[in-house]
Amino acid sequence: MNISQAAKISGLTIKTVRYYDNIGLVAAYQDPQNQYRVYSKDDIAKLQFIGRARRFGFSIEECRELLSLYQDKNRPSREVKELTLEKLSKIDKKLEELQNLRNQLHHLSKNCSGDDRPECPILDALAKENQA
Amino acid sequence: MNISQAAKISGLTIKTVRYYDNIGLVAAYQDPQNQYRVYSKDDIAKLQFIGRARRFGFSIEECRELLSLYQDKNRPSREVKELTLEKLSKIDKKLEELQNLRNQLHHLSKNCSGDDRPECPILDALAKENQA
DNA sequence: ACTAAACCCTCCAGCAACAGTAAGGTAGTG
DNA sequence: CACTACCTTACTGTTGCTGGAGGGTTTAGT
Repeated sequence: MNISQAAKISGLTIKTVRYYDNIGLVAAYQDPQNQYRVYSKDDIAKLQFIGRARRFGFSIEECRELLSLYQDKNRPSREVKELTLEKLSKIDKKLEELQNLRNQLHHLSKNCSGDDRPECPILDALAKENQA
Repeated sequence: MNISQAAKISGLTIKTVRYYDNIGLVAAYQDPQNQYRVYSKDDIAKLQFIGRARRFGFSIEECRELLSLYQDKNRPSREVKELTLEKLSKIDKKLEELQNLRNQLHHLSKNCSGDDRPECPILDALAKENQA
């Protein structure tokens, strides 16, 4: 299978697939005739796997780790769960931050008239401390 | 005031302050004697302003815009509010995404025994479609 | 057989927003 | 005069790609 089909099926872009080959995440076979990348069904499965993991917020290096666990049929599920829980706690932290941010910005925008007048509590808050 | 004091007061790192100078966000005066950057009180205020705006999730370019509005005493508050609302909706979108992600990952991790056995619903979900 | 479109390839540059490091100049103190 | 603690520029690295230039290959159509 050539790269465009591999990309289409896996839901990634050609650039991304090529990139994954370059960094050794999913190494493609090279046709010695024309240097074209050739992808097997197994490769496609890996690409799809990575696509999903990326959508779950795993980094490339985490994907590499997950992939090796995925391919090791005797791995303990503990390792995968640990990685997932770690990721989960990071997401929770990010969620909290964003929620705070949202509330503050929301509060500011509510108090801003948003008309032609120059008075603006948003800028005032940015200009002075302890006023968000 | 030299750069280390400016950094300390504004709560930024020296590197960051120097970077803001380089990209013309907060241009420092250069002492012709020794090429050291010199910061005025006004510059410090700008740095603090930017620090807060960054913490609110505004990008550098948005900060540049906010800064120019901040310095224009006749600007209409409408522009600032628009920028803020735009940022707010982006945050909301990000929040929703993250929330979904969190729920799915949480669900997966709950169903994973996390012990020495190789069975792992997390990897299974990554391996197959429509199973998150 | 020829041509044009539609593939494929390898570099190289660039995005955000800095952090790290090297190699060096400068200021103040003992 | 040495030592420390500053400061400088300049280059590289980070993350995960994306875009483009410049070129080879394959395929479809005439």
